[in-house]
Amino acid sequence: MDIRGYIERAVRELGAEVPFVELEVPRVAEHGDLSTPVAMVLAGRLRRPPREIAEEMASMLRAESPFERVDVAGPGFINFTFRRGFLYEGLRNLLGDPARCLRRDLGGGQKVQVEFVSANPTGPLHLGHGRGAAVGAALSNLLARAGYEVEREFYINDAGRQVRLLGESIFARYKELLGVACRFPEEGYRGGYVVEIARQLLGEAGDRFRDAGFEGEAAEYFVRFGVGRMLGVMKEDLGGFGVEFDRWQSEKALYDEGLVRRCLDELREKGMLYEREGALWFRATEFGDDKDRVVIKSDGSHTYFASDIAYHWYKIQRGFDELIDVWGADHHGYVPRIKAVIRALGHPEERLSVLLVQIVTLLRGGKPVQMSKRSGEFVTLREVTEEVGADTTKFIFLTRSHDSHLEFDIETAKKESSENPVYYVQYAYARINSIFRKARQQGVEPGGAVDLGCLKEEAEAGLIKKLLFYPLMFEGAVRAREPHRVTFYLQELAGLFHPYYNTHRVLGLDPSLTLARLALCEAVKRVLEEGLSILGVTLPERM
RNA sequence: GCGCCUGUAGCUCAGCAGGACAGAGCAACUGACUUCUAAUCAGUGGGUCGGGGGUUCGAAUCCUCCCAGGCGCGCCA
Repeated sequence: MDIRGYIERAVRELGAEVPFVELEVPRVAEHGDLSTPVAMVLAGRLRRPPREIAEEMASMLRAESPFERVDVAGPGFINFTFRRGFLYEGLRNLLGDPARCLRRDLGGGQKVQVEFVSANPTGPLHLGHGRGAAVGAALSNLLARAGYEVEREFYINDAGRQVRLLGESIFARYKELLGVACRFPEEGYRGGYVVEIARQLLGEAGDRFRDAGFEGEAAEYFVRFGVGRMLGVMKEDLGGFGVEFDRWQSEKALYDEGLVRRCLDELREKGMLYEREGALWFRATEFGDDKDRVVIKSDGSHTYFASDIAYHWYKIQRGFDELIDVWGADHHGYVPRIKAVIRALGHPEERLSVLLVQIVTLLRGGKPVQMSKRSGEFVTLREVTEEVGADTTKFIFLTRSHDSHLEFDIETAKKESSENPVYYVQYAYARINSIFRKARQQGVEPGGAVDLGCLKEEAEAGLIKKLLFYPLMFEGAVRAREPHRVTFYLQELAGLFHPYYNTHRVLGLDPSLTLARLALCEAVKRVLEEGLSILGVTLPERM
């Protein structure tokens, strides 16, 4: 359906132009199936009364085939009511080629990289990482269905102080296991997993580091071993959560392969670095940041920012048209400086967008769960996945806008499991499958020459319209980079299907009616599949 | 002190590029399982959209001030 096209044509015939024809599904049935306020937008531009414009457009649009009625109402809304035949045609198209009907090429093959999670490999993933994972993965899926070529990347902070501290913590535990006295590093990681890694290391390396200090080869070994293990754990946890990446970029590799050096050289040549007080600074203030930033400290070591500059430089070199960084909102202060980098490198800052995912407050039975990474007391993503389930957890994350603070109560998420929204949607899918199983048992073969005209019920028209409006939601979600809109749509669709299921039978009716209803069920199933797969939520054949 | 995010029903949250009478789920209360799965359905009640100004034909949405909560403001990562 291209209702928007008809309206745009009418706008052009008025000799006007509008950046975007807004379409909305009216809340009230009397306002038709679809509505546009475009005449009111045009009123200002054309200096004419909105209702007059609306009337003129309506009379043009009435000639178009999809519409049963085109009415002007209120201050200048144009309300459309579809012909049944238009709905049937749309349903038929949807069944004929679901992917073509449900996906839209909005990206035109542009290359987009979505970087998300990127947690320090110094401890297990916590629930906040899970939110980033759910959002990043869903956004990637969404864009991939919108004609973007998407790469999902995890950036590994395996250089610098934090991983060194991890190695040192493992080192201390290793010595303890060998019964050798060793001071535990002041800011070391005290979680039990560190002891576990030390035990594994002992199994592999034996006691050959018994008398070593934490330096040179020993330090390197402990760090590499620890990072390797932590990465393994994180990959496992993400796998258990149902999130996969296309690529893992090591920060250390950026140094080892000389990318940091080359990038800094380039900035230096452009005059964007300067020395002061023994350190090397980036002129961030010239690109909108409020302070200049150190890239090489006076002790000669690089800041985290140095490799981050190189990382983004490298991303752009790899040919991405757009970069999306999904960050925890606690890093928001970092946005201006990384945007400054993009501009300093000679690119429009829109090339990078940073999606800030707000903090998750973890509750158990209404009480906040204290978390501290240092002490090692925190609830991990793995624990929540096991206790609550990946589908429920993802669905909760994706039922909120990414920038809204989120309270996640483990008890509630579990307790409500039987009435959890995710099951509501999945159950609709399972019920449809059940119908098809039953149909096969009865020897009813779906498909073939179906007379969709048998679908005369209001509930059926409502369902078909909802299906045909999927692209409207989809385009909005892509444009706004908001996967949670998909979640809400799916709940609404399931909310139409369940009552329909309860009041209308599918099987055992007049054969042509049964076939038509099976076709409708098939279409609902396809859309549920499409939507849930964007969210990364599984599709149960039965429940 | 400065900056960013948030404030909508008892609770958790939507509200799509400013549009028509503000929505959903949960919780509460009434009802519906010999019929394709009751993880469902039908119904009832529930709101000064934090507050004040402003822009507009029209504001939960944009601007501004104030209040409340969260998060940031390192030669840490």
